[in-house]
Amino acid sequence: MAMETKDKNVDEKLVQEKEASFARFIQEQGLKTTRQRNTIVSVFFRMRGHISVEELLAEVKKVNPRIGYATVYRTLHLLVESGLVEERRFGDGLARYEGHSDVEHHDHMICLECGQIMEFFNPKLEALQEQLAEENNFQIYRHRLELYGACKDKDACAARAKKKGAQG
Amino acid sequence: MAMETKDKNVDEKLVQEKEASFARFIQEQGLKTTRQRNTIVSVFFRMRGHISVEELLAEVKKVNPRIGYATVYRTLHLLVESGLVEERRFGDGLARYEGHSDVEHHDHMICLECGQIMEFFNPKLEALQEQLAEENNFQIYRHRLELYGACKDKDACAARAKKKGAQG
DNA sequence: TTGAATCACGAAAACAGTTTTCAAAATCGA
DNA sequence: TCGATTTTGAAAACTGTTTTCGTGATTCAA
Repeated sequence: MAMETKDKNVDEKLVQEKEASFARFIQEQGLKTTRQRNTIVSVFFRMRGHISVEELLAEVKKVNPRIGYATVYRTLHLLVESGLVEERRFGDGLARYEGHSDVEHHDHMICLECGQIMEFFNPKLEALQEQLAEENNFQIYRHRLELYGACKDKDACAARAKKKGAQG
Repeated sequence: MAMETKDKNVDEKLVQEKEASFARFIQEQGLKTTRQRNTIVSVFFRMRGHISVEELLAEVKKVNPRIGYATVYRTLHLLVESGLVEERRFGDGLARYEGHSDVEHHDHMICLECGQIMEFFNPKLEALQEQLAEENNFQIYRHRLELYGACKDKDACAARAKKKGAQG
């Protein structure tokens, strides 16, 4: 069970590995290394959580204000193709991107009050899904499970909601 | 486990109950009964499966060609508000609408080859989710589980894929 | 290094799905 | 039936994303 914690810093060594891995991907594909791609990738991997294009662009612009939407979108697609990043959609109309966590696969609980997204993983759940697929003569490539609801810790939740409202 | 079967006819009695239920909803909300809404709702409840706006509009136009997108969208929102219909998104960018099945809640298996959508429900799965939420101090309002993969019956799957391709 | 071929960039336009606008038409209670 | 209010349909607007196109960067062979 991997919870997102706001005070956890990114693992610098891991980030650098990912950057190297992406650089390798770019080479393998016969694409070119550019300052913009490096900036975007570097910024992305140092952010935590489930990042929208707008959030990423805002951070990227702090480093290089001339980088625009198009390049961010294009680079995110490359990141997804490289397998280092996954695209998710939680039904609010925007794509969110997530660098692979330490955990290979995980599901999500989304609080509708404060917007917090918690990650979780449970082997029993996975096994049960496999079993159900089997019964239906179906082979699972991937799945997604999202629990929408609310934090039971109302104080912490309200505080997050307030903070979020103030920012955005 | 409720499989969608293409030859199953809609239950006329059930459809009429739903139409009546929607009419009641419209009244309660102080809205007006219109020919267009009746047409759209009537057509919708007589279709099966997971219906896109475009599919619905095409059917609606056979009855009344003057009805346009806007009214279909608006009526679908009303149907969702009334609780008679659920909106779903499977990640291909379009909303799909589903009249409540006999089963209160169900999950989906989506074949990426032929596009078939199978519905399923499993109480153990539901219970396990509740348990995990509990452990995380989280209260579930609703959830969604989608298994993406492929039919193991390759012949039937290929036939469906071909048919789908031919239609457009 | 230099040059040529290729690729990537950024701004803006295009695009797809959905929502809103607005003037005309329909509904419904008095 | 009248009149206030809602709904309609066509078109415009909107949102998130993708593509276009002219310019600029990167790569690699010479």
